Amino acid sequence: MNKLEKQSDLILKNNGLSVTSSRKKILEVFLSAETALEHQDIEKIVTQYDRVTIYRTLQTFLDKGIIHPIPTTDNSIKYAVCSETCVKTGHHHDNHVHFFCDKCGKTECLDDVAIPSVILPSGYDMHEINMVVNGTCKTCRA
Amino acid sequence: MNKLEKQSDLILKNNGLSVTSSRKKILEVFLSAETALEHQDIEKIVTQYDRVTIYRTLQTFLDKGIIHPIPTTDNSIKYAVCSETCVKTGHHHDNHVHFFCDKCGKTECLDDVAIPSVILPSGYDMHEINMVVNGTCKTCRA
DNA sequence: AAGCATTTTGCAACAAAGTTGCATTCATCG
DNA sequence: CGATGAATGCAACTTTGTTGCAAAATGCTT
Repeated sequence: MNKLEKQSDLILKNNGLSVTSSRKKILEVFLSAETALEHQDIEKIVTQYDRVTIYRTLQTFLDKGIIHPIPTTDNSIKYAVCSETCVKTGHHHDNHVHFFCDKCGKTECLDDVAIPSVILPSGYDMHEINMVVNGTCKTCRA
Repeated sequence: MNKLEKQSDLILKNNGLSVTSSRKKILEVFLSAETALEHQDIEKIVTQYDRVTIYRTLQTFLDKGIIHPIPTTDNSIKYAVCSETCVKTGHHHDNHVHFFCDKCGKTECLDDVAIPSVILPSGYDMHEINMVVNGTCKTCRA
């Protein structure tokens, strides 16, 4: 087992999931991806597994907090692996800005850009906060 | 024509759209809605028109900047009418925070809560910014 | 107000995305 | 290694979104 496989293996075990080849493979895809992925992307990369398996695996990863969803305006949900702390604590706390590139269509986590706090009108109770910036990414502008 | 109908009529004309009964009705639904709506919601309210017409109408409204999309993590896109200035200038500039209630599932525009600015890493070019807060809304908490 | 050109609508057919039940296969643990 | 419970693949189905085309409605001109 190489480093990536070991990491994938460990994450699954730490989350009380049985280690199956589909879960390992899909998780490895996420771990080595530089951008957020949607169901369709996974399906194209991991052709050896059934569509249904991919749906169920994504749902499992979501439930365990291994991946987090990134909101989009294009009838899809993109997912990215949660940060180390996020996976460890089990409590999802995704405090960074996401960037969607209008040119290449890729979404990435800007881990270094923290979401600024906002003050809600009284009566509103905040649980989670998401910030997505659209624009042109580093690669496409270069 | 009541006030709502007049307003709807005016918005369509100002945007160079022919005034058809479906467009008027759908726009009135948006104008009188307190929350953001997705395709499905419209379809349930406006049962007299074809599914396809609703898809096309939403697309037309989007193109003209009459409504704006709000990103979600549930494989849907919610829409809300743009603010006065937004419709007037034709240039979409949606600078407020959106709130999604985990209890009732409704999304609303917090027009009074401005999106704070963020500084992106160098190389990134920002065009648009979206902020969605999840939690419990005023009504559900009361 | 009537006719005409153009746009919009509804229908039908289709494509894509997501869900569910069930039998088979696989991972884990003793 | 064998038993047990979980995960997978398949099939069938539902929902969601798209496209082409004929019919209908809109707005313009007269």
